[in-house]
Amino acid sequence: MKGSNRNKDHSAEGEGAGKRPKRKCLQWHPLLAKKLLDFSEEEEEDEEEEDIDKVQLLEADGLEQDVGETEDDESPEQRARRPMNAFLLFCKRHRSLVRQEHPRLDNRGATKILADWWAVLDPKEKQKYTDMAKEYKDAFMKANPGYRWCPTTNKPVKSPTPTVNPRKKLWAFPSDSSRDLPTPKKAKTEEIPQLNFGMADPTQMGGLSMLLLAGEHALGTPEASTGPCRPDISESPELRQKSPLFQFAEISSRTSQPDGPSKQCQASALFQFAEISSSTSQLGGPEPVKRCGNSALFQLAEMCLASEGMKMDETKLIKSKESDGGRIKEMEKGKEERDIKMEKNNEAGFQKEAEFEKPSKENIREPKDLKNFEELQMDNVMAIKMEDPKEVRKESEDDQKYSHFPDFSYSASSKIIISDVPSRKEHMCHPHGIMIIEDPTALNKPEKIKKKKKKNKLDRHGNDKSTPKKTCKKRQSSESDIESVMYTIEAVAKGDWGVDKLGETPRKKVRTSSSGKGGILDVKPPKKKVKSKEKKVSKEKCSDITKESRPPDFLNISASKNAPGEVPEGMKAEPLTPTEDALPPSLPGQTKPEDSDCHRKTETCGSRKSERSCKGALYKTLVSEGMLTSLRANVDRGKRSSGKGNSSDHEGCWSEESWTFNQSGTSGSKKFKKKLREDSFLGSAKLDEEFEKKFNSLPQYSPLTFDRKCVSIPRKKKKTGNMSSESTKTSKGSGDKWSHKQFFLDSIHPTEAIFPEDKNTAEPAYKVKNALSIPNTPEPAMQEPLVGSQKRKARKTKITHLVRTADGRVSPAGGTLDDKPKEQLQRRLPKVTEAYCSDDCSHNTIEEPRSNTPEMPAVSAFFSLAALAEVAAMENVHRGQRSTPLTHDGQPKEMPQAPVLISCADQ
DNA sequence: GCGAATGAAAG
DNA sequence: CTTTCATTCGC
Repeated sequence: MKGSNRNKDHSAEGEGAGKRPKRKCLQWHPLLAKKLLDFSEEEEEDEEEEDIDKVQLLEADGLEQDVGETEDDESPEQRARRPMNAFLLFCKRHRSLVRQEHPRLDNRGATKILADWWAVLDPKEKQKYTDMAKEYKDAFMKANPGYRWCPTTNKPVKSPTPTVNPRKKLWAFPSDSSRDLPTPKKAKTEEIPQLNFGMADPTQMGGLSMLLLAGEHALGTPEASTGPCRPDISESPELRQKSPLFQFAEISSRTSQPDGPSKQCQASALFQFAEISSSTSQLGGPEPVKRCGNSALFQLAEMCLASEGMKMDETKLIKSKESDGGRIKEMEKGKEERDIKMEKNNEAGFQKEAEFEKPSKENIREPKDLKNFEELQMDNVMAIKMEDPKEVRKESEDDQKYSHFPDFSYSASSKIIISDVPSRKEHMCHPHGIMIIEDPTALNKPEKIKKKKKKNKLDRHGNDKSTPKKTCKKRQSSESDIESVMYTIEAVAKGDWGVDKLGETPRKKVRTSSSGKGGILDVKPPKKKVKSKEKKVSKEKCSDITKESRPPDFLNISASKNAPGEVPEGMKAEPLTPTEDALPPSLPGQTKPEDSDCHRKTETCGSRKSERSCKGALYKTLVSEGMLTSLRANVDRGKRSSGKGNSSDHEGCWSEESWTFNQSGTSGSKKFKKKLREDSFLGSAKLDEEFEKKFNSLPQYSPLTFDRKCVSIPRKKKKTGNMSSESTKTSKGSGDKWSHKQFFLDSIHPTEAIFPEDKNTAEPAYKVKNALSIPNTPEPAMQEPLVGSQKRKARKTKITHLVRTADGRVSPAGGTLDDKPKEQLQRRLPKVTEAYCSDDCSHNTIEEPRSNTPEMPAVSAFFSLAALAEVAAMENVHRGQRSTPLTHDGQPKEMPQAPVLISCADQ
C-alpha cells in the first residue's frame, strides 16, 4: 500500500508541483481523522513525522505541513469532495430507513427504492433537499473556492502515472490562490438564505447548540430531566435567539474578521463556517488560539480541563447535586465564571490546557485496554452500587433492559460512564438525542480499515492520505487532549439521554431488545473488532440507546425540519418497532423534534454533571468537531444497523469530508500549522456540524409515506418510461402489474392511508401524519420534468423497473416474472389492504381506484383496461388471501410498502 | 471495484 | 448531449 501510495504521491507531487492538480483528494478527513484518533495514542509520535509511512505519504503529497501553505490549501481541496446533490442527500438520509425495511435488500435495491421515493417526494420536500444541497454546495464552494467538479480533462493531463486517480477526484482545485480569498466571499451567504439550517430555532438546534446550551445552561439548570426542554436557556439570551453554532461562527468570525458578524448572522451558518475556515487558513496559526481564548467555548474548554481532574469527584458531586438541586451548580457557576474571565485574560491558556489534557488523556486512554476499561467500569459500577445497590445489580444482571431502571439509577450509570468512558471516543451525542455507545476501538478500527482500503484503492493519491494524516496528527495531538473531554461529554449526553429515555421509552428498549434486531445489530457492530468486555458493558447501554436511536431518528427527522410545532413532516413509521409508539407518548408535550429532546437531554446532562464537565465536554465536542459529526453519522448508521454502523460510521459523516479543507496553510512554523489545521479542522468540523444539523433537520419520511407515494410514483415513471415498455412488451406485463398494484394501492389510500397503517402499528402517539405533502402525491404524475439525464432514466426505468422487481425485492425472479409477481401481488394485497385500509374499509378499494382514475387521466390512460383487470384480479386474490392471513411478517415494515411484498417474500 | 439511483457540472 | 462523480455498501 504504502509503496503504491508513495509512488502515487510522487506522481502527484510532481504534478502538484507543476499543477496542483491532482493531488487527490483524499477527501475524507473524517475517516482519516478517526483513524488518527484511533492512532492518536500512537500518533503523538506522528507529530514528529519522522518515519511513519503515513507521515511520509502525507507529506509527500500534501505536505502541506512542511511545505506549505499553498499545499495546505490544495490539500483541503483535494480532500473536499464534491458536494452531494439533493438526491444524494435524500438517499443518505433515508437509506437507512430503506435498509431497515428491507434488510436483505442491497444498496442497489435500496437506491432504487430511494429513487422511487424521490420521485414520489413532494416537490416541497424535494425543495428542502434541493435547497440544502445548494446551500451545501455554496458553502463548499466558499470553502474551496477553486474547487472544480470534474476535471474531466485532467486525467490525461494529470496523471502521468496514476492509474489510481482515474476516478476519485480528478478534479483538482484550481489554484491555491483562490483560497486565499475565501473570506471576502462571506457575504455570499445570501445566496443560500433558504437553508433550513439557518434557522435559529432553539428547538431545532443541533447537537452543538445543545451542547453549548448544556454547558452554559447546565450549570444554571439543576435538572433538565424534569423541566421542559429549554427553560433554562434564559441564561444566555443570545443563544436562544441565535443558534449556538451561529454564535460560535460569529465569534470565530469576529476574531478573524470583525466586520462579518452581522452578515454572517444572516448568512447561513454553513457559509459562516466556510468563511471562518477559509479565514483561518488565511490568517495562519495565531488566530485559532485567539479565537479559542475569546470564545466562550474556549473558556468552557478550560473549565473542562479543570473539571477533568475533578471527574471522579464530580461524579460524586453530581450525585449530591442531583439531590440538592441547583445550589451547587450555582456555586460552581460562579466559580466557572471567574475562571472564564481568567481564561479570557490568558489566551495562551488554551495551549496549556491542551497540554494539560494530554496527560489526562493518556491516563484515560490506557483504559483502552480492556482490562483497564473494565476496571474503570467496575469502579463506576461500584460507585453506583454504593448509591443504588439494587439498581446496579440490575444493570449488571440485565444488560439488555435498562429501561427498567429508574431514572435515578440510569443517571448514575450515565455519570459513571462519563467519567470512565474516556476511552470511548465514539460515543456520539446524537442531536436527536440518541446516543450510541460503541467501543471506540471497534469503531475506529473498522473505519480505519475501510477508509484505508477505500483510500488506498481509490488512491486518489497518496497525497490524500498524507494530507489527512497530517491533519490527523495535529488533530490527534489536540484531540487527544480533547478526547477525554469528549468522552466525558458524550457520556454526559448519554446519561442525559439515557435518563430521558428511561423515563420516556423504557418500552422501546425492551421491545427492541426482544425484537432482536436491535440487539443483534448492536452486537454485530463490533464485528471487526470485537472487544468484548467493554462492548458488553457498553453494549448494555448501547443496545438500549442504539435501539432507541433509530426511532428517534425518524421522529427527529420529521420534526426537526418543520418546526417542532408544525406538522411533523416525517412519518415516523418505523418498520421495526412498534416500540416507537412509546416514544411519542413520552414526548407529547414537546414537539417531536429531536432538537427539543436533545435540549432536554443536554440540560439534564448539565444538571447532572458539574457545570465544568459540561462545558468541558462542549468545548471538546466543538474541538473535536469531526468527532461530533462522525459521531452523528455513526449514530445514524447505528440506527440503520447497529453493527454496520460501527464499521461505516466514519464514512458517514459528510461534514467531515467536504468541509475540512484546511487551509492551514501558511504559518511557517509547524506549530502554527498544526494549530491552523486544528482550527481549520474545527472550522471544517463546525461546517460539518452545521451541515449535519441541517442534514439532520431534513425531514425524513416514513417508509409508509413513501410506499404510498411510491405507488403514485410508479405511475409517473411508467408514464414516462413504461408507456413504451408496456406497449412494447406484453411480457413485461408483470412489471406493469406491479405498477398497477401500486397504483391500486395508491388509489386506495392516497395520502391518508398512511395514518391508518400507522395506527395499525399502533402508534397513536405519532400522529405525525404526513405533514409531508403526501396529498400532492396523488396528483399524479403529470409532469415530471425530465431532468438532465432523462434519457438515462428512461432507459433504466424501463428496463430496471422490471429488473427491479425481480431483483430487488423479489428474490431472484428466477421463474417467470409473471408468476412471481402475481404471487407477490397476492401477498401484498392482503397486507396492503390491511395496512392501508385499516381505517377505511379495504373493501372499498376497488371502487376507489376508479375514483382515482378519473382524477388522473393520464394515469388512467396508462393503466388502461389491463390495469383494471389486474386490479380486479388483485382484489380477488386479495380477498382470498385475506381469508388466509399471511404470515404476519408483519410488522409495520411490510405493511407500509406495497412493494414490500417482495420483501416479505424474502423473509 | 461495480453497480443502482439522481443531479450538478464540465467538456 | 454525454460523461464524471458524489453516497452507500453488498456482492
